[in-house]
Amino acid sequence: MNREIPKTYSPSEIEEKWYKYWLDNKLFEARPNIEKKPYTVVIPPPNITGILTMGHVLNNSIQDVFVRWRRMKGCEACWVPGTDHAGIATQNVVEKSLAKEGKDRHSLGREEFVDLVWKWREEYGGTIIRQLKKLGVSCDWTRERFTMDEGLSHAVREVFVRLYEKGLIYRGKYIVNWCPKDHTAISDDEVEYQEKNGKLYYLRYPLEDGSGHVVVATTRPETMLGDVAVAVNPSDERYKSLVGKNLVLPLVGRKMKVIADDYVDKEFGTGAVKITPAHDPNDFRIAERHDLEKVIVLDISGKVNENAPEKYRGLDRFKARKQVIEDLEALGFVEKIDDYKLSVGECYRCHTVIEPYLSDQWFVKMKPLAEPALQAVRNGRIHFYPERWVKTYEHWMENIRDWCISRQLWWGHRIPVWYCEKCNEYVVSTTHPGEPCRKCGGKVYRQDEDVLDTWFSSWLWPFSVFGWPEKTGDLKYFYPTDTLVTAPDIIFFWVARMVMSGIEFMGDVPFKDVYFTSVIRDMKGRKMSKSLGNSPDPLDVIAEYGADALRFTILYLAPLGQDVLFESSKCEMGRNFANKIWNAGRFLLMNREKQSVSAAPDMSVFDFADRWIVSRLHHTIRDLNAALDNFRINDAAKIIYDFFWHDYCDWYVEMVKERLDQPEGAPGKTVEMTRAIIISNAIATFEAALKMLHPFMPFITEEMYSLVNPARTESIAVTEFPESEPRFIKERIEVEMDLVQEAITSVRAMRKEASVPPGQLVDVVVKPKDETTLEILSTNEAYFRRLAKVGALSIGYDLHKPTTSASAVVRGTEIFVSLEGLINVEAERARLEKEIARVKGVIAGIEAKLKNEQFIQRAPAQVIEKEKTKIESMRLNLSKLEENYQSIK
RNA sequence: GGGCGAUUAGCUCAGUUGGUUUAGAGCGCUACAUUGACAUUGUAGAGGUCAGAGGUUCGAAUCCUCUAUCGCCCA
Repeated sequence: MNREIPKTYSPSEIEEKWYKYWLDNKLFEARPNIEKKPYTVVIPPPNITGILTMGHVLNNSIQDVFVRWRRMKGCEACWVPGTDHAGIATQNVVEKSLAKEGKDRHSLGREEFVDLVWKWREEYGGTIIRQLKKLGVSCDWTRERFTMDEGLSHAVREVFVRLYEKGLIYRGKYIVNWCPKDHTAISDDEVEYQEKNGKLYYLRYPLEDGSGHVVVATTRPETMLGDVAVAVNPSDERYKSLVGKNLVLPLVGRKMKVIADDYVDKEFGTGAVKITPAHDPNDFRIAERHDLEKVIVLDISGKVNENAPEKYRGLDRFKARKQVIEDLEALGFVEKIDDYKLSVGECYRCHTVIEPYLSDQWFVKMKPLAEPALQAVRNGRIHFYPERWVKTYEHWMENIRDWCISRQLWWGHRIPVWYCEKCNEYVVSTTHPGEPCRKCGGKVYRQDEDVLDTWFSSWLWPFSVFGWPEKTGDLKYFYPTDTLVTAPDIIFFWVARMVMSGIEFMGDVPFKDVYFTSVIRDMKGRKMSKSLGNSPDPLDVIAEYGADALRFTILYLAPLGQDVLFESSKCEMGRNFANKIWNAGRFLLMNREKQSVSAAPDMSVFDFADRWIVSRLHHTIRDLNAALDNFRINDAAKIIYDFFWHDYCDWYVEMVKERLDQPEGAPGKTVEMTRAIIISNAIATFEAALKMLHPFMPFITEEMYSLVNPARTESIAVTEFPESEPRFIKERIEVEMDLVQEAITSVRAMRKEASVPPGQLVDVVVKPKDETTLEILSTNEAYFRRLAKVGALSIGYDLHKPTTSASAVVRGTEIFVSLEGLINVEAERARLEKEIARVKGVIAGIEAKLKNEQFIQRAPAQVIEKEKTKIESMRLNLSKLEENYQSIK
């Protein structure tokens, strides 16, 4: 059967087969188990409207590495998946499809619309989850949650009520960031600022008494329709005499006062500021201080409303801007218009320009929640990787502003506040108030029309997924979670708020370590985005290269804290690696098949190569664990890649080939038995390497593991992760192997330099530096001959350089390649000259150091000793090189 | 305006606390090799004054300062 193993690895059927197997066998399901340590991860819930992006691929591959690694290390690993209801985004999607039928949500009514959204969610909301499974992630799908599930909704209501009762939630009329397209308020953090070229308009506001005018500067002249005052700085000499005087607002005719307020910047514009309290947050604050009227002149769509003169009503704010300027100019009220760079706030969802807008909203008082959350990171209960994000976190926490949590949407958690129809008194309660109004005894209530910010449910995710506010066993066992893996752009939206809610409601931090992922960009360094069309579809990439290849490549490319430039062709790296593993396995299986007997691994027939590869293996396990412990995922990927490809395939497998060709068995064993053991030993290391690699490339490792273990009873996913045993790590053997490898490489290089045909054997003479070298090279003679394609090999102190030969010095040992009839004298001379120059350079460098008295005095003795040893061996090399150079002629 | 990060081979990036011979990898490039795991391969090789300037140090890609370019966050 093994002969049927194809030469190239084809991932698609294999991936499907094993994912099904894992789920059927419930390998990823976690339940509280006091025998084991829990390891918990909650997925950053993707939006139900979303499709899988490269960002998700990176993020979830990283989580899967941690989760699979911990599972194999004996933890009860629990990875909770789920999705987020994404208020604005989802409502937008459904409204758009309604619009195609010529309908809108208002014609349907709230209840019907919300039903429709639920239906939409049933049908399309699981897309990203299905896509995620293609990646091979080991989530416990029985625990899949949705932020609008009944349980999670209950948590949301509970939190609202608790915060309200604690005085941390309040309602009020404030300026919020209003999106005229989505018809909702959004939080400060949801506004994105863009630098834009705009204009600064200087407008003349005449004094009522006809004695002149005041010039104000503004970037949004249409808001003048809602002006109620002009403010100047009280210390501004230019305007002192005007304070208290009346102005007449052009176009509108409203009389308004010149007021004095410290907020006004004397340097900006003319030093006089028009005040529009209903449409600017700073003006609002000034209006509060001076008890000014607040005139709202725009409607929820950003069109001028009935509070403005008739002429402008119904005009969109930007059309109104044009019209207002045109009219003011005609009347001579425009002093000048300058070009001006300004930063414009846009809605992070739809990129509509945000309108500061006065409206009734609910807010969370953040300061009291921020304090302990700040401490948790400062005192190390939570670690950030990379650590520098701590600064960003601190800055935000220290300057925290209250959180506007109400949204004028229909899709979301309805605010748990009930108003008495009769007297408008309100009750905050998780359920409909059963009792009559405490103020008027009225019995009819209506619930607040608004819903809560989506993040108001996401911030509870680490405990709401485990059943909070119920005191469940899951919650007790799995909370706090261990590692959060997320993109840095939601550090405020999500990470910071989870820390606050965790401490507030659970009395403990929600996670211990936060891994901030890289940002995936295209090869030009641009962020991947739908509109640029520069984001490869991960499903296409998986179809072309395989999920393992994609996972491995992205993990290999994404260093902690650095952006990653990606294009799908980079996945060739991962694909080639998968193919390499496939073929290494293929080699082992084919050779096992060839043997007439079977045998278990047996250390008694270990030779130098076995001891070396086992040492390298345990070395690698140690390094890999250390890298993962330190959240250095791409280091970990490199470590396993180098071991597998270079140590195992390039050297060890080649040595195994030589041993399988040996005509004699080990002492007391038949040749057949010896060969079977050699293969078994090679397979044992291969298996350990597969286990190490499994968290990165789950599919191919499972497949290979099953092929080398036909009688297997368990998945590699639940085998024990290899332990690094110090007794197997032998530095001495590794150094000795380095010498063998260098000797082989030097012969290969000399052959190449002399253009010896690859298949032709050459005779080699070795003059070892010392007894150890002699022994090492003798022990490994067979390997040396095979891997360097050597015919006659002589090793000894008293040997002479063959008359026509190339030479090299490896750590003081001279190696001569006999090139009778082959040598290119000029090439050999040039090669040696180059090497001599290099070694001379090194010697000169060290000499300079050793001559430097400061160095001798101040450098540690160790370092000096090292340099002395180094120069000694370099001088030895040099003398031999020169001698050989002289003898070329 | 404030903060953070980046700048190392043609390209994309490693380089942990300053001292493994004169800086590594992948891709690309050059040459050679296809009956025995693998051309999604092997072997060998070319290629870098570590953005620039100054400083600290016996010693700097690594620490400090400034400059330049690019990116991100906040105001």
